[in-house]
Parts: sequence; structure tokens; C-alpha cells
Amino acid sequence: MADIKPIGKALFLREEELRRGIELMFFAYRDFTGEADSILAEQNMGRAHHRAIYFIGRNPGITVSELLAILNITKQSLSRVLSALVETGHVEQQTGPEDRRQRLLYLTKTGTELESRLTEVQGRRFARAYREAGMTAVEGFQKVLQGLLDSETQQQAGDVARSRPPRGTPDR
Amino acid sequence: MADIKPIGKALFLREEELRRGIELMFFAYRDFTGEADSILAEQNMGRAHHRAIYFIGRNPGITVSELLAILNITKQSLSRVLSALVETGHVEQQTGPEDRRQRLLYLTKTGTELESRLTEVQGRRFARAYREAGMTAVEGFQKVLQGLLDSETQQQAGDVARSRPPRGTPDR
DNA sequence: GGTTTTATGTCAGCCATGTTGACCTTAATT
DNA sequence: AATTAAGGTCAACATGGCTGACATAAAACC
Repeated sequence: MADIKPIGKALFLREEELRRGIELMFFAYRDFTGEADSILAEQNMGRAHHRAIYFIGRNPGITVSELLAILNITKQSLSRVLSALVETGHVEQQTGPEDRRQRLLYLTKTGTELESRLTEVQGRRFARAYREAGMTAVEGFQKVLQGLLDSETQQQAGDVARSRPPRGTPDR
Repeated sequence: MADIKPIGKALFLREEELRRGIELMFFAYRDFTGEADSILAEQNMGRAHHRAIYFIGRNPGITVSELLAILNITKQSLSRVLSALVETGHVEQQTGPEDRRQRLLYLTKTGTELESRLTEVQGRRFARAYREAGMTAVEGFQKVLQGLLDSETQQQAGDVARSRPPRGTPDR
């Protein structure tokens, strides 16, 4: 910001810098999801299952509507995945105690185990990257990713991080 | 690294920090690709087309094999997309001058225009995020994303950034 | 010079995951 | 009693991965 450079070169640098970001995002996201994808494939699941499991694990007792709001997909798409997860015993649905139309979602033991395994491999990757890059870099990383979000997402993303008060545990 | 904290809390913080990273990656990637996806949808294209266009634009004269190595998909998947792009006049294939089995890939004028448009929207998003976050943050961002890559990808990603010597322009 | 390897293409079919649209049920709210 | 909200279901379609099988042309090798 402080230095004044010849406009031509500044623009060139800027474009290169931006392209570098675009490419890094592509490669990093691919590799970041790759390991989890392999584990999921063993269980005949895909990324969609992973996302559902992840956010249910993060927000026990979340409603379908709330989950839809996080994932930004149609209820039909989510429904397919949820049915499969209930079928395979990874997710449990409980009728809402106050509003009985709602189905509150919880991970079962199996679901929790899978979630841990998946989060662990992804966590390891982050732990390595964070360790190598150092604390300052991590702050910058988070700051930039925050800035890449749509403004509507910035709300949500914060909410997830702040973690809704979980709606009780399923009585079993 | 330097500070010694009660193990319990340190682990809790660590896990929260890692989950924050995982979630930010998910949301940021989704929003980052969202705008481009809309533009592509207008033209009846998807992300796969975008990736091909992007990397051909970045490496004029790239061979199908090289492109496959970057994208990490099967030749059948790429072939489908490339055929479509040739059909719609976004990409041109030229038989390799030295090895005539190769088809060197180039963007046409139309292809270049689309590439610019797509890179521009994504670039704008990055430019905003970079500007808001500041130079130090950007460095950290790049460092962490680098660290998230598979080691094989680290090579490639560097190569793309360093940009192969382009193989001539198509003679028209 | 004949064999093997490489680059590429093509056809067919499968699967996961997104979409839209239509329609239904149940229950809370007004 | 009527409306709204939560949720499900069915059907159909598109995209973009995948595998497997097979074809062709040319380079490279022995």
C-alpha cells in the first residue's frame, strides 16, 4: 500500500498474485478433501454425507432447516443423504419436544466415530500446515478466508464457530 | 510453541482452531466458486469446463497429458469437457509439431474472453479479501495453503505459477 | 524392421450429488 | 377454520467424477 510502483508492473504483479490465490485455493481444497474422500468411498459415501455428519456432530440436535441453511442445498438433496445416514445407523432423528414437526438430528456412536476419523485426518493436515507456517500466518490465513466469504455466509460461519446451544442429547 | 498451558485447555483450543480452519475452507471455497458457477451456468457449462479453460489459458499449448496431470481426473472426464469446449469454439487443438500424437491446446478469442470474465470475478473477490486483510495476512494465507497441499501437488502448483514456456501460438 | 510404448480418442455404463417441480402430511400459529 | 411451517416423497434431469474395453497413430527401442 505504501510503495508507489510503475502502474504496469504493479498491475502485472497484482494479477499474478491474484491468480496464485485462485490456483492455491483449487489445489488446496482438492488435496484437503482428498483423504476424507478416500475414507468415505470405503463406506460408499461421498462428500455430501461428510458435510451432513460434520455439521450434525458440530451442532447436536440441529434441525433439518438449520442444516439446510448451513449447507445451502435443496431439501431434496439433503433428504437423500440424511435418509441414507439414518439407514446406515450414523444419524438419529428425534421429534422436536417443543415443535413436534421438527426432526432434531444427532450422530449415533457409529456416526460420531466416523466423524472423528474424518475430522482427524483433515485436522492433522491443518495441524501440520499451521505448525509449519506459524501463528502469524495462521491469523492471516483465517483473515483472508473470512474476507473471501459472501457477507451472508460471514454471519453463518460465525454462528457455527460460536456453536448454537445444543438441544439436549437423544434419550436412549 | 513457547508457552506451556494446561494440556486440557491447549487441546481444546487446538481442536477448535482446527475445526475453524476446516469450516472456513468449506465456506470460502463454496463462495469463491459461486459467482463463477453462475456465469458458467448461463453458458451451460460447469466447473469442469472452467478448470480446463483456466489452465489452458494459463499454459497456452499445453498437452492433454499435462492438463490431466494438473487436474488429476481421468482422460475420459477431461475428454468430455474438451470436446464440448472445442465444439463451442472456446478451445482449439493443434497437432504437436514435434510429436504429432499430441494435441496442443489453446484458447480461442471466445475462450479467452470467457476466461477473463471468470478470472475477473474471482480475482475481484481475492483483491477485496487481500486488501482488507493486508499484506502480512496474504503471506500467511499463501503459506498455510501451500502447507495444506500434498507433497506431489506442491511441485505442480509451483510449476503452474512459474508457468511453462508456452508452446508457440496457433497459426491461423 | 518389428515390437512395444505412449498419447489420445471413443463408447458404454455406473454413481454421487446437485437441480426443479409437484404434491402430501402433520402440526403449530393465527 | 384457515394458513403457515417443517418435513417428506416421487419423478426427472444435468454434471462430472469413475471404470472397462477397445482403436489408432506415431514415437521409441531392440
